[in-house]
Amino acid sequence: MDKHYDHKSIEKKWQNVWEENKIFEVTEDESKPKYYTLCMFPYPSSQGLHVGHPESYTAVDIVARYMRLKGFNVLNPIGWDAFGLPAENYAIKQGVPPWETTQKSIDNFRRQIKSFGFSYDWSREVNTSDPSYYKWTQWMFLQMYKHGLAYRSKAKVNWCDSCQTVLANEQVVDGRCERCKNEVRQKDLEQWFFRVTKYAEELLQDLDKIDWPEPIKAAQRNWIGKSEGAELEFKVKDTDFSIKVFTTRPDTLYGATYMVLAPEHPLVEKLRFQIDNWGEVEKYREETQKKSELQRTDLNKEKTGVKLKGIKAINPATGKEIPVFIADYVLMSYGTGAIMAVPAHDERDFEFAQKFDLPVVAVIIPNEDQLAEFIKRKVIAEDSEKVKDSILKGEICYDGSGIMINSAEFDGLASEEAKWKITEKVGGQKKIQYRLRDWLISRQRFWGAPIPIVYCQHCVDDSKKIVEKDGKKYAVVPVPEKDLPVLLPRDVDFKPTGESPLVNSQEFHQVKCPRCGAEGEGVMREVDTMDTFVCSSWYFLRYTDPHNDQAPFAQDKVEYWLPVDLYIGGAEHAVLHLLYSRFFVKALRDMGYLKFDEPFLKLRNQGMILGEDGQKMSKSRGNVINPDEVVQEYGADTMRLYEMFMGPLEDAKPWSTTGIMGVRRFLEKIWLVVAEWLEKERPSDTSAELERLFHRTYKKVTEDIEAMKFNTAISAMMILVNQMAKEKKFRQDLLEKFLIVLSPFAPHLAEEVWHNLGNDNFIALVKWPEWDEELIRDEEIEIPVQVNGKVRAKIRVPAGTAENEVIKLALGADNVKKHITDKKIIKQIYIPGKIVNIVVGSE
RNA sequence: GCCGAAGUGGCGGAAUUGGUAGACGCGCUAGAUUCAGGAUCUAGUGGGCGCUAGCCCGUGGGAGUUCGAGUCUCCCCUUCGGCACCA
Repeated sequence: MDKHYDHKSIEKKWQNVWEENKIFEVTEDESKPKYYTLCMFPYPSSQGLHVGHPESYTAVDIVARYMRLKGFNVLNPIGWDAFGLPAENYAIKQGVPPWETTQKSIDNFRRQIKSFGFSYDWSREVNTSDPSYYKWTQWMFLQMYKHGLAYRSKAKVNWCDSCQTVLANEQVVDGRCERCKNEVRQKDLEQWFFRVTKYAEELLQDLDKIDWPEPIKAAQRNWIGKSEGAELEFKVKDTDFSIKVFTTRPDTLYGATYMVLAPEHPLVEKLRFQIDNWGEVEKYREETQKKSELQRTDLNKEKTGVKLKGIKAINPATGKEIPVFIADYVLMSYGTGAIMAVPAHDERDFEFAQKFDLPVVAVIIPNEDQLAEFIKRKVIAEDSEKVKDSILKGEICYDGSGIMINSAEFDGLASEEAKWKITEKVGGQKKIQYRLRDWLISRQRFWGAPIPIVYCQHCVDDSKKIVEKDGKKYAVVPVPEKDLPVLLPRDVDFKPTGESPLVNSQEFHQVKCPRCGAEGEGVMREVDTMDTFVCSSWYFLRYTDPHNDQAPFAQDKVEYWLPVDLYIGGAEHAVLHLLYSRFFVKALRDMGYLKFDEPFLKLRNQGMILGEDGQKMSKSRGNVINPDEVVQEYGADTMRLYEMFMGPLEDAKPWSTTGIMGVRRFLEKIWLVVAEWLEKERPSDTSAELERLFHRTYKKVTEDIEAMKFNTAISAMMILVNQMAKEKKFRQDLLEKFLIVLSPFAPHLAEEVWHNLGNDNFIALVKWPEWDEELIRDEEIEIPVQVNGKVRAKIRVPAGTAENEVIKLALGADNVKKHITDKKIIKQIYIPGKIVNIVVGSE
């Protein structure tokens, strides 16, 4: 064996051998336990792989290789999330169609990913932009449609002027487009939605069943936004109308001194002729319409609104007439689009009441503890009696719970208790409200899966689902499953115009109505494509049966492999892909296609790898590390090892070029130690100390892989190799077992050395080593001795020495004697094998 | 404002059923080797005082529980992430 570690020849060689021998290809095997490892499949961008990609892939690969060696039947697939805007925009810029640029990007990504030696089953590669895949994405849409989970509806939707398409709520961050950061406008459009809200409660509850990072679970809980309260009805005086409100504080009903409707509330229109100041009202509504969501929800903005003159509502508890306003701090999209305003106990209402000089009636007064907590929380300087007095007078707003006052028969009750009693009295309903909205899946863009729907004017009379387009009525006719896929046409100008580019395709519009057979005038296809998150919501199912052209997957295959046992990817998908996939699984389960509730049992996020300057890597900063260059210069094994050694998988951590050298040196050291070892006669013995270290390392690496603490596993191997380099004498069986535990981390080097030792099987397919607990135990242990909690000496004793003996030795240690002379020993503590502590007091 | 995560040497980070704080790696210092640079090897490396046995301080800050706290409890500060005029 050459003493020079030449990663280039070794890595290429084994990648080819593994591939030729198909050693990572798997089939369902009932005799073995299965394990499904998965990384979030990459979006093949024109920029090529980022160093963050191999971080999660390496972590997944280590676990996949480990589980395989442990005797599991491991499914470890890879594919391409290939539809979507970046590819389309890039294609437009280059003047080349997206199917060509995407293919190029995929080829480049595949080459790069293969250079790392991941143990993927490449025969299962999927590509979401391939008709053999999106045929089944369309099939998924049809099932959703059939089961009432896909529907078309006119709604206020998020529109991005720069991307020229609508966006899902999940793709709007702080009022801006998640992708291009452009401010999002609200537009009234008729669009396709998936009914995610049907699963709101289950999506929330089942978070308790899965092993996911707490921040992701918290983000999903926030996103679903459950709140419990009551729905109450207020009559509008002298009309047949009433105003429904949702409130979490029905206990404050007696303090509701006015009401507010969202400016776009439909009731405003209906009351038009009773409203005395219609002109003013209309003006305010128009102004609101013009505002963006961002402007409207600006918390620092002063409250505005207009009173509906001539309109009075009746507080159902007090029977009193109260005024009604419209104001843009009430949103049509949450609850009922109307609120009862309780200025004494709600900050927003209080602020509004101050401005419009409305009465503030306190109906809840805090007890002493609640008052103290309130003063602390709000950092009020006044003394508590004064604060209480101010609350009573309605001079300040108290938003906590307390004792009921000014509330007729409920006076004296705890407010928590009064909530439901008051609700009951006025005939209200307990109600649970979610913040989650349905998923808008239509996109006015080209590079996506066409929505398999045809609109037909001729079928209008006997169809229940009717839509209007340009003043004409059309029946909604789903494309029959046998006619899938609806192919993405190629005769298009794919530049975005605000309308789907598919509108202009001749080939796309040559369609017969699947229902009545009519064609030509009055029959047209849906021209929007689906959000790419639809494609990625079920790809983990397709991996189990990627070439099936009769179904998206065979049920027995999905039943064998699913759910995914370990899933690793970025945290940016907290409420996007990860929520949508959970919805898909639940929906498909209810349709009878799946028998499990959650797609991903265990999820881990990889932290971001930052540039050497500690900043996010970006071209403009010039701190981008190119994975190709790293693999070239240091090798795939070094890169894999380094990314795992940098720190905990989930932490953000900066790249370090000198840091990677340290890991490279470690691999060179292994190489050199073995090469020198091979030159001599193979030793038949090992020092007891070194043998113990070998076994300890097997154990430590095993436990650390199980806990996904790869950085400490590597550090344990470094300690062993340092000792091996020192002693140079060790038995072959110990060395071989070390190579096996190293192999998930540095598979090429391990495989090469394994063969150099004379083995002709694959180290990737052998058996994971056991360790000997007896051997691991120390014969002699070092015990620190503390005096009053400070370490003063260390003693060495044989393992298992009796307590009195240990204490005797401890008291006899020189430096201990110094600290206990002339002192009274109060207590002697011995934690077996750990520590001695002598507690002394002055005479 | 609500929810969540995290604060440890010059740097990345180890160590939590409470038990030697700083493993491993980087960097740095000194020495060896070398024409030189790089690479490699050996020793040292939390701060301070003696600089040799030893002592004091030290895990964001402050209290507390304990023989003993990075780890547990309470309060506060900072950073990052999610939600947010959500009724």
